Amino acid sequence: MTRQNNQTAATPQGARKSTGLRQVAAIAGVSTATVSRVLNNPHSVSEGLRTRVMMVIDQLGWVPNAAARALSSNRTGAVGAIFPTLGVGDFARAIDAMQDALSARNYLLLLARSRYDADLELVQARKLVERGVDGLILVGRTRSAEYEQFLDRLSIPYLNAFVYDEATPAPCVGPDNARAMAEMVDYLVSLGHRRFGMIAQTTRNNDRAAARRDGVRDALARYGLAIQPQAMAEGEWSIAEGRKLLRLTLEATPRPTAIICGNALLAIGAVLEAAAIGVAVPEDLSIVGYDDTEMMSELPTPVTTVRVASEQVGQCAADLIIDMLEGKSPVTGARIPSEIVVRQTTGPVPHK
Amino acid sequence: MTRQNNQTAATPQGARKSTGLRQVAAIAGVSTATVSRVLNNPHSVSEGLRTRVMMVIDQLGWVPNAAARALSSNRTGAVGAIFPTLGVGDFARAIDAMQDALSARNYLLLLARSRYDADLELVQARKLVERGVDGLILVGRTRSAEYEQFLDRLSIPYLNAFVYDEATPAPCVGPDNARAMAEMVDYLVSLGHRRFGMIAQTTRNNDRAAARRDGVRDALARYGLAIQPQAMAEGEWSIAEGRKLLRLTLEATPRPTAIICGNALLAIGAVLEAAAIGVAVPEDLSIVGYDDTEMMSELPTPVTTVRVASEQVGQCAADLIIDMLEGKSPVTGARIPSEIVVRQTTGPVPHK
DNA sequence: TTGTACGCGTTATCAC
DNA sequence: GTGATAACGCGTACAA
Repeated sequence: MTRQNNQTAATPQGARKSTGLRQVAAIAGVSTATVSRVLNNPHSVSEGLRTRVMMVIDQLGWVPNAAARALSSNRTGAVGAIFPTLGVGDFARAIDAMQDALSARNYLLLLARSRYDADLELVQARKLVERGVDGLILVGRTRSAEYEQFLDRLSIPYLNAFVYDEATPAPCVGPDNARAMAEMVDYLVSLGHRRFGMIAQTTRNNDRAAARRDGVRDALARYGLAIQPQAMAEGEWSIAEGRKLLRLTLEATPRPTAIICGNALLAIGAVLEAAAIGVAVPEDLSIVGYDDTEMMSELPTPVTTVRVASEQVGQCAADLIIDMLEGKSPVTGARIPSEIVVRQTTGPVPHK
Repeated sequence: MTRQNNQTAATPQGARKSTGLRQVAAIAGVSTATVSRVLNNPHSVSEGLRTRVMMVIDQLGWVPNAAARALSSNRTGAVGAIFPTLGVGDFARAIDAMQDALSARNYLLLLARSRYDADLELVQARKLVERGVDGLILVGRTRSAEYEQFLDRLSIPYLNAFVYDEATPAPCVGPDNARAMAEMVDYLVSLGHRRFGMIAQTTRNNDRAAARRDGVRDALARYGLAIQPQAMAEGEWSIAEGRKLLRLTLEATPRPTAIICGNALLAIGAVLEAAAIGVAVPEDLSIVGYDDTEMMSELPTPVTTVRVASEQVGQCAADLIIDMLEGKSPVTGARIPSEIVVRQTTGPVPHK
């Protein structure tokens, strides 16, 4: 950058330089310390000076320099978050809520995306830390040893969102994925279903998906039931995938009478495909999803699904991380409630 | 923060402090300047020193402090972007692409959201600038005088995404919304349609929506056609809204034979509602949308729509802003192509 | 090619 | 309550 080596160089105005708190102080006739206090701890400054300084500040349109502030205070006022993907229903809603909550408490959100790739996630975490985020919001709770170690050595707090478990080193904020699915199983069993199929989201690098799958398995086991291998499919999150996997699971013999889907897009695909191939829902087949996006209630046959208050996940995560940052009382995680929304894709098991 | 006023204080190791480039330099037996150069301009350092320094760096696991770097170099390596909303199809895809492109060139994306609120957008812009972003990616090109003035005084570059116009102060990267809609009108007219309805996205604080609406109007005018007031509806971006507004436009007499929707969700709602109320598509009514999300092709009746390469918008915007930052050749905007994807919601005008 | 030394714009400590 | 002033950790003219 351009340097100003001659301190006594005569600037047109005779003054010294343009930018900064220093100039505000000069014009207001106070010290730089006072200007700083007016911004960061207004009550420690007498009202007279405070208003005087404030006037100069917005007369000059001065904006404090975040980098200098960060360097000096060793805090950036930024929180990092790493999501597998940004554009998917529940995450998108959570991100919105997170941003609002952070913004309300004067923090900035730095958003990164891992694409469900464990290595990339570590890279992103490093980048965020390098940028000086004060805290980190992560999704899920299982990670590689290297990643775990990185987090351990970190001097900043972090939390796990979208999962809930009390026994993790860092607090969790999210629904109990397994329990939500177990409740869904209870409901379906109460309708008389005994033969189940599942279209799960790929469980690789995704402990929420794994928890949902295991939740289904364990709940079924409690009834002495199990999903036969051919009726168990895994796929990505797309409608097309849901269609394909529905056909697959329906090939199992005997055919399942209920299909449980691991996310909204898979469920939408399954429901659309059932209609397309002439399988009557819910008369011949019940289908349920996970996550309640607008589409779930607007499809020709509205879909029974698990509703998680994602906005609440986002907001709680934001508030919690700030509490940790600001050293609030013993911070503990939060289990975000989920509920089953019964619509028209579920019904009693077919007779024959 | 904790200060270290006694420079000669004997640390256990006899050395001075923990953090930093300084320590790397000491251990590697070089000057701080050399360490800095190894990072920022490797070729100006002899290979021997370079490797030696590199070894020390990753042996210590040292990570340069972004704030200090920013303060000293007056650049942060961060680009800000303000989107109306993050979770909607085309924006979500563009954001993903933007992040990848920026990341590839070692920049970070700071994302903000304006909720289609002009005041909030200015607030967010200020925040981003305060954070020291090197450049700004904005959506659309029309803004308040105050906002305009703010941008003028800014010493960092910015661009307008998702619109295209050659005559703006800052470059544009996006589709020609009006032209895309005009092409759609041409297509529908060629099918024989003469009575049109439109379900537009609210045009308040949204010049893309306005351009699409005007594009339709102007194109129709060239055929001597116009949309009657009762067949012209405006709404938010939701499926429910699309359903409601379809019913509204169909009440116009004589009833339109083709409905043009301003975005994907509105189109999905319109198509679903038509099916729900027993209006045959495309036999009795043609419906088209804008933006090609997965749902558009997966609905029971796949929807004819305008496809814009949003990923390309994101990527070009990212590359362009970096070019501006790094002072590349006379930077100019880019018109991103759009195309009409004909599916099954459009057909010849009904006879009667 | 390499080293020295200063300054980037704040915050925070200390004395008043 | 207010003012001096020393860091914060790095980049970079300039000298060597």
